[in-house]
Amino acid sequence: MEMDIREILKKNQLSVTASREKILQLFIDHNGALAHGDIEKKAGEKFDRVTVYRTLQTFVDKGIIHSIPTADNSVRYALCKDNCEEGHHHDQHVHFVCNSCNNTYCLDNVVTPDIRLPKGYSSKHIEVVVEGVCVNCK
Amino acid sequence: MEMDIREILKKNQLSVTASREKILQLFIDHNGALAHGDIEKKAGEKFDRVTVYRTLQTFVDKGIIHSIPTADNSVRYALCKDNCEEGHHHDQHVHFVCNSCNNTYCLDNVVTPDIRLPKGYSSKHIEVVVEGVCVNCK
DNA sequence: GTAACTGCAAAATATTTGCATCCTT
DNA sequence: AAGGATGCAAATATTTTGCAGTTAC
Repeated sequence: MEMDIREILKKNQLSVTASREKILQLFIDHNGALAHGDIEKKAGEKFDRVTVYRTLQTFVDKGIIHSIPTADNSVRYALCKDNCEEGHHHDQHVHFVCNSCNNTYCLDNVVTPDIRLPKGYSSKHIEVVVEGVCVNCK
Repeated sequence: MEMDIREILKKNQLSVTASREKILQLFIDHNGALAHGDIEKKAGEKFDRVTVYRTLQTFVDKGIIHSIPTADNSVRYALCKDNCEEGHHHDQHVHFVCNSCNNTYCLDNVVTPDIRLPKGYSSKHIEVVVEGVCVNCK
């Protein structure tokens, strides 16, 4: 899998560094979304907090990960699968937050529905976050 | 309108104070969502920052306002119209963020769609945020 | 070798808590 | 009068910035 990670970084014109490899690995290993704090912990106290901030920002800029809106104001990030596979940004899937295990998942197979807006409004992007109980907690 | 504001506060078993009246008035006057910082500014430097935090928290607890999830990690709040009118919490409307004027609106007439989830997932609440250009900016 | 990345320190910003005082009921 | 709300100070937490040293290419 290490090959893939380097590939992803190179494809996005990023130099391959230890922190980027490890943080990206965390996202690939973890089937769900990660908050900044999760990464600091999971990485085993290895990275400077600033490096994590900057790496996440870089990944978002390049479209490797995307941020997920949450009502409680915690920012979480998840892999952009489409991007990783095809190199351009699509993010038309539903996000799911489990009230039991508190994980956030990207439901890549659930496409965001069309929304009929009032006259005069035009839509560029639709974000859907479903809250409930996930398959592992039911 | 002042009567209404006092009514809302009393209905929620909150004592009527100057800051609560003014902050609630801001929400009623402003047809959109407000962030903590907006309130500090709009109120004309009148309230202690801590009071604003506590007032917002109180209003959320009572269901007078609700927080709106945003991807950029800014917390915004808007009136819960259903609550104000009927005293119980419904929040099944779509939120709209304008990329031009940067306002956030509650589209009270646009109901959140049903989402077909994968087997094993159950839904308790659905949040939809549409991003685009609003009727005032088109 | 050069440009880019990291880590430390520190600044700037945001949020929470304790407590004495003041206001609402 | 009593309980709750406010405002100030200060403690925490979060995020950003500058810069010198290090690493990738």
